[in-house]
Amino acid sequence: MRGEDKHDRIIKAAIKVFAKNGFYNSRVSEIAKEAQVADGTVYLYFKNKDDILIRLFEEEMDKIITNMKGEMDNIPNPDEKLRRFAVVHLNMVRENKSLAEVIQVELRQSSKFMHEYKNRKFIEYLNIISTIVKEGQRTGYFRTDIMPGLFKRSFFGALDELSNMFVFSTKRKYNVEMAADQVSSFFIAGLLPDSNH
Amino acid sequence: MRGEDKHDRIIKAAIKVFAKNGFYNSRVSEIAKEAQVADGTVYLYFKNKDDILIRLFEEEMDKIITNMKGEMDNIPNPDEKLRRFAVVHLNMVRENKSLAEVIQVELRQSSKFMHEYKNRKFIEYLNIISTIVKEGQRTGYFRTDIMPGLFKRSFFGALDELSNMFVFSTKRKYNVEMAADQVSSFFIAGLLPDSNH
Amino acid sequence: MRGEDKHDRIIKAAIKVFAKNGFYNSRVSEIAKEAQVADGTVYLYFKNKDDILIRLFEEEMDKIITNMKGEMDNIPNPDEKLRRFAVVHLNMVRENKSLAEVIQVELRQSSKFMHEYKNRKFIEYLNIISTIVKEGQRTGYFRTDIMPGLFKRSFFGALDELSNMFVFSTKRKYNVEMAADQVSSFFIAGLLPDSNH
Amino acid sequence: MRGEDKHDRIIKAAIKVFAKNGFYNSRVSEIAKEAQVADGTVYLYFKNKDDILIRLFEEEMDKIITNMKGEMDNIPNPDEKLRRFAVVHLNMVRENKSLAEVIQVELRQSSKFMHEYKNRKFIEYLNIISTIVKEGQRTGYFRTDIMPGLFKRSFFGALDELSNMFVFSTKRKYNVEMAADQVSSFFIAGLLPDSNH
DNA sequence: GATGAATGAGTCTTCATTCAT
DNA sequence: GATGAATGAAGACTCATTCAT
Repeated sequence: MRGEDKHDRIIKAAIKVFAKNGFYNSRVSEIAKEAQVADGTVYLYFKNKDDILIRLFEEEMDKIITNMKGEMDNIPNPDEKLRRFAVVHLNMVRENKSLAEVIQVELRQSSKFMHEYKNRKFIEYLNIISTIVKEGQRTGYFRTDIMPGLFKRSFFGALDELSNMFVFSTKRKYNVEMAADQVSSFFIAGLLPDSNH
Repeated sequence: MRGEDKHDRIIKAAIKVFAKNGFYNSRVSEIAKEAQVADGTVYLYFKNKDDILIRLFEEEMDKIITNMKGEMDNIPNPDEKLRRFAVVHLNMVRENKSLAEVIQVELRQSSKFMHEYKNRKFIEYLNIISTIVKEGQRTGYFRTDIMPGLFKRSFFGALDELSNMFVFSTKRKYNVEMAADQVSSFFIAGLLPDSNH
Repeated sequence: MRGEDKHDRIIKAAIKVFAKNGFYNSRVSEIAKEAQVADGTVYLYFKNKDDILIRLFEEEMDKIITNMKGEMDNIPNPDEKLRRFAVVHLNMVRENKSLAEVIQVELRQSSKFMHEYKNRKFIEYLNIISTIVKEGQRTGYFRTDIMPGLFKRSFFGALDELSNMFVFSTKRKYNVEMAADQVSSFFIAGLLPDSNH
Repeated sequence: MRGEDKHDRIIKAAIKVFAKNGFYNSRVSEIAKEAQVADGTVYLYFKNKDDILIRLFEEEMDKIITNMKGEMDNIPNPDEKLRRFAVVHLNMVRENKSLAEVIQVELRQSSKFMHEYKNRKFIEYLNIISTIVKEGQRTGYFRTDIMPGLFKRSFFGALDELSNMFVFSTKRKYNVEMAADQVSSFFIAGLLPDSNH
């Protein structure tokens, strides 16, 4: 830990502290303490408290997007890709609860200064979904009357709300694999051409 | 406006102010000004700033739940109920953008005092969905291998994420009716017994 | 209680409330509640919060002074008068703890606005003591090199500090009669011409 | 002044400000200004406004007690010790009017937080007196029917009330030496075995 | 680069006082 | 006279940020 880059130490500390207290109830001094640096040192690496949240989000989202795109690469069928997306997304949330909590909760809240930042990376992540749908539509695999822009939101929203369950609820009623399977089933059924609806 | 109950004036003002600035960037004095009462008057009706948010949420959710339950009463088919739920939910968001923003954004913050409050009313709202699903399963209308607890989260999550689009995005790419129709189609397809998945 | 004069009800309530919380930690509304009148009613009888304390002091001191002077009237010897003063003072404190606490504690504290008010009545009370001393000196009973102005302060101070013991300490180590006897003995010994010092 | 420890600067400033306005009419910001530090700096050294008063009292009383004990050390006779106690006490008051006023006036207020603090140090100071009396009684110098616990209160009370005169009254009718001499004479006369009473 | 003591702007909340009824 | 809802001025305290070392 000590030898690590101070920038990374602070980001890691911020994830922990923000997840525990929320952005507005977190103190820069607590992050500094958690990162084992002086209060002033935080300001050598970050412009201000907001900047910690923004850069935290951007850097972590980059990793997440890169990882998710890599996962998609080796899967041929678009329906399998969607199933895989769901599994990977929910597992990621389960394995990085603090980060997930910060991204889900804090970033929604800090609407004012977040709007622009949130969108760029967030939409890039969402577009992984719409790209799969468009690909499926192009190859005749999926119905073409489904609007990819609505689909990506709905699909992500469903996963995101399930994430909440995994992040906040203490009881473990559903396992991740099963949840991912059910939710992608709903959506794939809606995408396939011969489903009756 | 003047003749209105001060309690209601303050709640209305808080919705407006919280939606504009977020809870933590809102000043009690600004709420008071917007409600045309003195700062101290706020504290005759609410215990403190947190209490404004809590009571705002509880009271508005009560209205929303009552309204939604009323809407469901006259619809016989469970699939029609789900479609209607989607339409009513998205219309409500569109027509009460500020309230929607406060509920969506501020109430995600995980501060201690919110958790319990959020849950009670929020889960009551979610359970309107699972009740529909269970009813459909009981009457043989819906597949019985779908877990209502997962379904309600997924369905709500999809609607909630679409709401974000309507609340935050300025451009109006999709209309509410169409969005409600598409998203409920996905889920209904997943619920019907003879869909291939 | 109800039929009583509201002025008196408020004074009585103030004694109770000030004794419990201190002047600055007492609320006018609490006094009003204790007196079973509306908040605004207090201001029909008193100019403001300070005025309650001032008038409380003046009126109660008047009673105390009248009572003490009456007690002195029938006692021929100055040394007996001093002994009696001590007994009556300490008994009064014991029987009116709340009032004693307010006069001792709060009136010392509120120096700023109290100074002038305090003095008039307080000095009148002190002068009962110096009058006794002067009388004793005039009749050759007491030494004439004792300064009555110093004596009254010392004698009162000793009684006052003993009062603290009775007001604040819960344990009852000394009884009032004995304490009054000892303290007046000290001072009378000092006053008598043939004490060796 | 500037080079001094900030803690000490704040204590000194608080003595001045509290003496001038009383505790409840003093502003933390005024203390800060007087101490030439920022408002927030006060809170680096003291928990809150109450804490300033408590620590002020404890630290100054420590000095006073140490000083008084030192004064007593070189005096052989108990009656001389009492005389010296009176002189030193009254001189201390005269030379540190502000501190004396704060200790006398503010610490009488019976607020909850004060009680325990007041007692510990205050009783230690009082016990210097009773220790002298007990010593005099043990060596046969003083009468043994005098209760040291009552004596210390009476003696201190007399001095304390005289202090008030010196602190509050502007006119200088009596000088300190004479006052100390008279008041200790009263009490010593009461203590000596062959005084007639 | 690193530190952490110092800063002071900013806000929630209280409560004495008023005044329309 | 009596009420008590409403007022709004005032202040303790916090904490993001700076800067001398």
